[in-house]
Amino acid sequence: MRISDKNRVTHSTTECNGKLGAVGDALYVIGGKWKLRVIIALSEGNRRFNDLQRTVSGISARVLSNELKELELNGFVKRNVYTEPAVIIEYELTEYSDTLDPVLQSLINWGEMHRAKIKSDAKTAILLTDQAEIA
Amino acid sequence: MRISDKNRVTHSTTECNGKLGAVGDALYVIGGKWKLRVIIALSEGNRRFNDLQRTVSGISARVLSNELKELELNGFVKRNVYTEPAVIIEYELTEYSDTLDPVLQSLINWGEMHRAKIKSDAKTAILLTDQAEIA
DNA sequence: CAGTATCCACTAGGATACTG
DNA sequence: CAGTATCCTAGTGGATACTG
Repeated sequence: MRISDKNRVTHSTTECNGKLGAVGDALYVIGGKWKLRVIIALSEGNRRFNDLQRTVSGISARVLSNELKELELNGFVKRNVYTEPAVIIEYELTEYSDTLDPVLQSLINWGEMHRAKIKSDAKTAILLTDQAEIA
Repeated sequence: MRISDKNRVTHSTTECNGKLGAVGDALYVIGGKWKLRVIIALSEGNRRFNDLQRTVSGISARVLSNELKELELNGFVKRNVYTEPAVIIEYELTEYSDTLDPVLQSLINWGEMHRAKIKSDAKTAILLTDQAEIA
């Protein structure tokens, strides 16, 4: 079953004709905890399995394996097996994955901005704790 | 616990100083199945609880309730209670949520593009089935 | 209308161990 | 190195019913 006729029923107004359907389609393939992180790791030059696992910290081998397969299925990643000097397996991003650049970039920008904002926010418990330590 | 010192340990190279950390921070607050959809629904003018539930098709009252609370906690949504003509509860996006616009827009654009690509892809089983019907 | 309460099913994903 | 196999738990979130 593909995504196509999934959003065609029961919606009253603004649903199908637009944004909600589009983000639904997007999240369907790049949503979840790891997909974008793996893509970023690949874009930073990590191509071997264990490299990736080290770079995307916290991901288990099982999960990384699954993610790579899904990313391959969806056309973002290509798996290459070289045998020439020795057997080497490398993953690389496809050109199609480049279409995600605006998404990635805006997400990265926003994440940095948000982190900065959180840190400079004076209202959380952190400052209270600090003052308690001072006292 | 806030996001701050979550990404400070065990990473070797490109992790902390950049993109992976940033998307991590971003996904931490806007990741998941519903957050962005609820924000979009709100941006389209749906402000009452049941409106939202109807617009974001598939979401249950319980989940919508939780999502709204989290969005409020993270500063994206404000909950207003009016009592003047009658008791009316409305949700509205904050200005901070506007900072998500680039993310939303790129995601929407990509989703539309991706859907179009999937539909025009000749290689899936769909066309085979169609041909079987023709034969 | 705007939720809350309960119960329950599913599954993403962590831990650990193992293999070619 | 590049995974696979198993097992198992925590959390997401659907269904349904109920409340002020």
